[in-house]
Amino acid sequence: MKDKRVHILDSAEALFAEKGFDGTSVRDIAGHAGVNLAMISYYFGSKEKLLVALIAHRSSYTHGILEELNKDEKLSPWNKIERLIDLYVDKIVNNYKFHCIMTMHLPTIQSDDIREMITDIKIRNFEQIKKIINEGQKNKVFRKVDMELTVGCVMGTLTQVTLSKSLYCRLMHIDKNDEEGYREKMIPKIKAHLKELLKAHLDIKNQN
Amino acid sequence: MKDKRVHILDSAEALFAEKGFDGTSVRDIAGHAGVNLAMISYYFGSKEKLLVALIAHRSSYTHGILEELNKDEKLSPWNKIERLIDLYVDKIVNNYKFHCIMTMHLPTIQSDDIREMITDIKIRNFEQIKKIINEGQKNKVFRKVDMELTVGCVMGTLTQVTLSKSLYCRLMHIDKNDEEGYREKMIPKIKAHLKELLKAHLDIKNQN
DNA sequence: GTTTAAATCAAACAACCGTTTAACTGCTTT
DNA sequence: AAAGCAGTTAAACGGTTGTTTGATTTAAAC
Repeated sequence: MKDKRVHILDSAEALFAEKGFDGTSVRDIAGHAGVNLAMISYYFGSKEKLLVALIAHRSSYTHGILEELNKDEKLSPWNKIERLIDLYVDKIVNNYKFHCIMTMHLPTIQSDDIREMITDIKIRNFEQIKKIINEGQKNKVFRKVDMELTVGCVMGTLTQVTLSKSLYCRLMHIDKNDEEGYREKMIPKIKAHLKELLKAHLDIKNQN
Repeated sequence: MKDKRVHILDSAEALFAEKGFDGTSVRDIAGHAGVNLAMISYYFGSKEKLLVALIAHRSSYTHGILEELNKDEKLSPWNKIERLIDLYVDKIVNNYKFHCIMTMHLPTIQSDDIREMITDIKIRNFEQIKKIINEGQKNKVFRKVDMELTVGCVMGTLTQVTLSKSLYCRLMHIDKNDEEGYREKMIPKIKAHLKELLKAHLDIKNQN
């Protein structure tokens, strides 16, 4: 069975997101995935390499989406911002467990390799968004803003909702255990909010 | 010596922020604080109770600041927003290690007591900010916005910068090991950005 | 100077950690 | 039928974990 690897990765993702990397034992993962303890070393080599495999596995999905968006010459900067938010919110809310791991572990993780890997992924995404805003500024439709913090604000809002899922479910009266309902209600809310926010923030007409 | 307790708390804070709760051993903390291993159990009872003591210790500082701000009747909603951002950014950037622990551990921590404690603190802060925005809306100077996500955006931006300190230092060309320089450059940047952002986002004249 | 209690310490505790071992399965290839 | 091999297993490995013990020091109270 080839999908036993995937099964282990899914279990690891759920447990890392819930209890953290150090808070999750290999025995936890094996038990959750219903495989023998030794299989994890057998398939992945070590717990740390399992995390690397998980990051590679999940990152490969979205790789290239942003690049495509940026190459589309027909879209105006405003359209690109809208598309960008749609893509990003979908991606992160649908994979919030993975996003949780990624943001929790950049400061925590000891391995230089993994930290660099995560940083590289974040910077790559960052550069793509920067391009869109730069284009809008060149076309005189976006005003001058603090680039790093504008991106940080979008990312941060998503991270905030993701990392404190149960808190935001409580605040917004969503059942946190109803995955389907969470996505249905949360995704359009966040999309609408971020679009409004950036529309007001970036519009050259709102120059202070 | 009474301040040996404080010394342990400081060491625990630094190590928890850097390596996470589960990634830090009691021996690490004892070594860093220069005290005997057994002193931690002696003073705090257990590692988990040490974390609770740390949260209580640091939370007591800022408790009440928001309440005072809200009671000040002379300030307009816009002034309150500005004051709020000043207070918040100072508080969080100056205590970024603690903020790091607080955000990292809400999803991770297993103990129901601690999770409830953190959630309560967050919700209390949340309610205070909500009050300010509500007042501005009643006075017809703020437009209607998604309350939860507007607050989440402010918190999230700060969390983003805090949790990915080294990434944002790299992006903004700040030496991440120079604490003084980090604060001097980062604090005004974040304050200015958040004020601009909220000004555009909340202003009733920018109704879409 | 004796008493009493708090503070400190090295050592030991059992439990758990990530990883490895070596035996054993089922299945394909010769 | 024998050989080979990936998949699977229970058991064991050495090391680390959080916590406790019991002896020893310190310092204040009488």
